Amino acid sequence: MIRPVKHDLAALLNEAQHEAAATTEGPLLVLAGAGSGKTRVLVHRIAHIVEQGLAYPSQILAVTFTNKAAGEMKDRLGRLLGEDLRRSWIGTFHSMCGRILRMEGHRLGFTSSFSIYDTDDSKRTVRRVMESLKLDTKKSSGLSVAGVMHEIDQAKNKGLSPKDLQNIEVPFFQPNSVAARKVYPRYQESLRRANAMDFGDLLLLAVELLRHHPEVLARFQDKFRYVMVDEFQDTNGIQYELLRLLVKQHENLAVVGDDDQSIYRWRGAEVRNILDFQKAFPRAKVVKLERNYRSSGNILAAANAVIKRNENRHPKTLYTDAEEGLPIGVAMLNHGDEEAWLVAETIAHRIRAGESGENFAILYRQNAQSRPFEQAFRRARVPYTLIGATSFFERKEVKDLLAYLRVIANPASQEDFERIINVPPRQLGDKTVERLRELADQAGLSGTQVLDLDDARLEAAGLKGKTLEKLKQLGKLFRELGELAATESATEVAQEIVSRTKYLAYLEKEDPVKAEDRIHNVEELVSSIAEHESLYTEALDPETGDPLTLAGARTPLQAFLDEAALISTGDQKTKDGAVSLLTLHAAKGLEFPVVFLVGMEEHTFPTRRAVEGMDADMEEERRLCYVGFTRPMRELNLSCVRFRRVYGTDEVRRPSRFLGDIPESLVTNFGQVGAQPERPSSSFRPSAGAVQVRGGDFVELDDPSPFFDPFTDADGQVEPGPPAPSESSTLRRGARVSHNTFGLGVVEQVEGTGPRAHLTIRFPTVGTKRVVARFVQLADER
DNA sequence: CTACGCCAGGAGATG
DNA sequence: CCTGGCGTAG
Repeated sequence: MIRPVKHDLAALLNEAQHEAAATTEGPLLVLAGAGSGKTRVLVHRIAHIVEQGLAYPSQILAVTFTNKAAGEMKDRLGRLLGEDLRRSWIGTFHSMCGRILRMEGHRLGFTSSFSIYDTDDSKRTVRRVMESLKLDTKKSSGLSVAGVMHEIDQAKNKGLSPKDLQNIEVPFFQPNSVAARKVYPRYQESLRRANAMDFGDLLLLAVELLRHHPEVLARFQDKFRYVMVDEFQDTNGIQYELLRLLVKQHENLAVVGDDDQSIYRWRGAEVRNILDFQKAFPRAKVVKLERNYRSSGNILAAANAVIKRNENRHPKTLYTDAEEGLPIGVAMLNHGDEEAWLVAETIAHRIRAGESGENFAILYRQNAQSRPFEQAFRRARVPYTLIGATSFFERKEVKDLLAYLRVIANPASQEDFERIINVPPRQLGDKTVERLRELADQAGLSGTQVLDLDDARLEAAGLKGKTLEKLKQLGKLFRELGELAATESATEVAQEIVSRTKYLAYLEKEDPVKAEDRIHNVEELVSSIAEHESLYTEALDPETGDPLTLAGARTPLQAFLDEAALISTGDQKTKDGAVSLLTLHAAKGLEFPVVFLVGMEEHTFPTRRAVEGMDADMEEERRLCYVGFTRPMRELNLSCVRFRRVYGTDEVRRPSRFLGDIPESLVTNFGQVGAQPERPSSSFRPSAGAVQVRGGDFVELDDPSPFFDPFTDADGQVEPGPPAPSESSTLRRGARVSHNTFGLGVVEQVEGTGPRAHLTIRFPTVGTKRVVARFVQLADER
């Protein structure tokens, strides 16, 4: 095999990085501060191992936090080594476990086409179990489906089986914990019968497999000569257990992480895994990477100032040789809408001045905080992408179609069957579903499989007449689609589903306003299946015909479904030229030239639950703040408001304690709304300091800005755009109107009156939209 | 069986 | 403010 000349580790890495990359044997703990080049170390370490002839790429297991990170690592390594790494074991915990279970899950009674249930599917299964146990899922019993699901999930994160949970003391005053003990075993039975696993099972069952099948364990132990883990601070109990099993013999385990960036305790991550690593592996070598290559000096100083107030941490201080750079920008506004407006206008201005939108990121504590920013960006005509939130694969129309595909791939899946039995509507209601479910329970089958039973058994279960006929039709549909899937491509199957069910017509009928978007999404799904399929076929091993891709899937459809199930917010691409909007959690591992960290208020960030000492932990909030502060390269801007709308009503807010931790000398005002003086010409960093940080507290503005009026510009001028229509009565069906974003259109429907009325308008360019009247004006009036 | 409207509860982050 | 579950009318 031809390989490029070996690369010179020492020349490419700093001293500490080099040490980490060159230490190949035995346990290794790399404490890597934010921006200290840990990905670089991992890539070069693997390349080094391969080049030294210590192992083939296929003998190295590298676990990353997201699929995207895995993909990047494969790309960089592939270039370095000149090899195709699609078959390598670089991936997330979940994809790795999925792959092992696709290969060996038959030993646990699953077929290789088991389904992966998402949170929705899992919750529905829990709901049904709770109903069958006569547990009250509503009312104020303190019991909830989500709560019980969470308890089960946490048990799985700790590696506890249903039996283990029985033997554990559970607080009697926690109804969800008590219920979980009863629900967990039944829930597992349901999943097993559906040939399905939830996210937690992927890990739990992989461990069970390795524990109970020594020959399988030995094979993987032997195969993976070197194991490394990124973001180790966020691993949970079961993940750690899996690693320990795999490396038991050679102990070639290298973990990279930063205890200061541990932000997933709430989903079972154990910081102790990294804090006690040296206890578990006494001969572990420890390397600290403390030199930061990402951020300017001032930003780093602020980040250090915030994190050093935490007690439970490995003491360390990041340093940089970079310049001090810009001071930290701080702004205090009256209202959340005003904050959004200021940020949007600032960015709009800077884009006009030549900066690229993708240099900017808006970071917030909760997804719900994105709304005002979305509106403000639309108004300011700034392109943006929402990262996280409802992803493509969580949309109703996409999930419907996926459910059809999953039923075909795995007819045992009850949840997928119940999702689509009446979508599009085929006069099969709750009663029918219930009867089918009973029958399925008796026969130990799923709903789909029950459809193939002879008529007598169906009729005995009370399914007769027209209903029976419909069911037979549905059974026939599934059968035929299944046959099609055996010979034709996944793309054709998907297209056949859409046409046989008249799905597009159903979307049109169900919600004409949303139909256009939804149809577009369906088309996008089909074409993404097609794209995936061609990649998959391309990636077949030319000699054996074995799949080179994800999860050891045997068919392109399976490979696609796996990828769809295991996609994460971190995998979403940032759009060219668009500002990114994302939560602090989603921002982990990313960097941006300019960051706006918004909502810096007590009860927003830190979250109310931490301030009031409920189930959240202030040290973790602080680490989250540290993660946010260490994202920007050049510029960090913080903002807070006096009033924030929560559930539709305005609440008073005070500045976040984290603002007070920043040394005053590092801070400047980055903008205000009340006396917005000049639409700034070059740089939007007016120094007219109305906001100051003093001794950890805030000085109020001398001249508080007027309460934000969305139609008044900074200097009091009325926006040229959209004054509310003077007479709502003139806004009626057929009226020609103009909308800020969508242009000219014709009103098709009016709901309500006044500026807050909702109008359904058909625009020639973008189709039919439902908008609020105040963003619209009569076209003839101008 | 379906469509629709009311009301309660929610929003903490995720694979 | 939004969403989703539930009850009722047709």
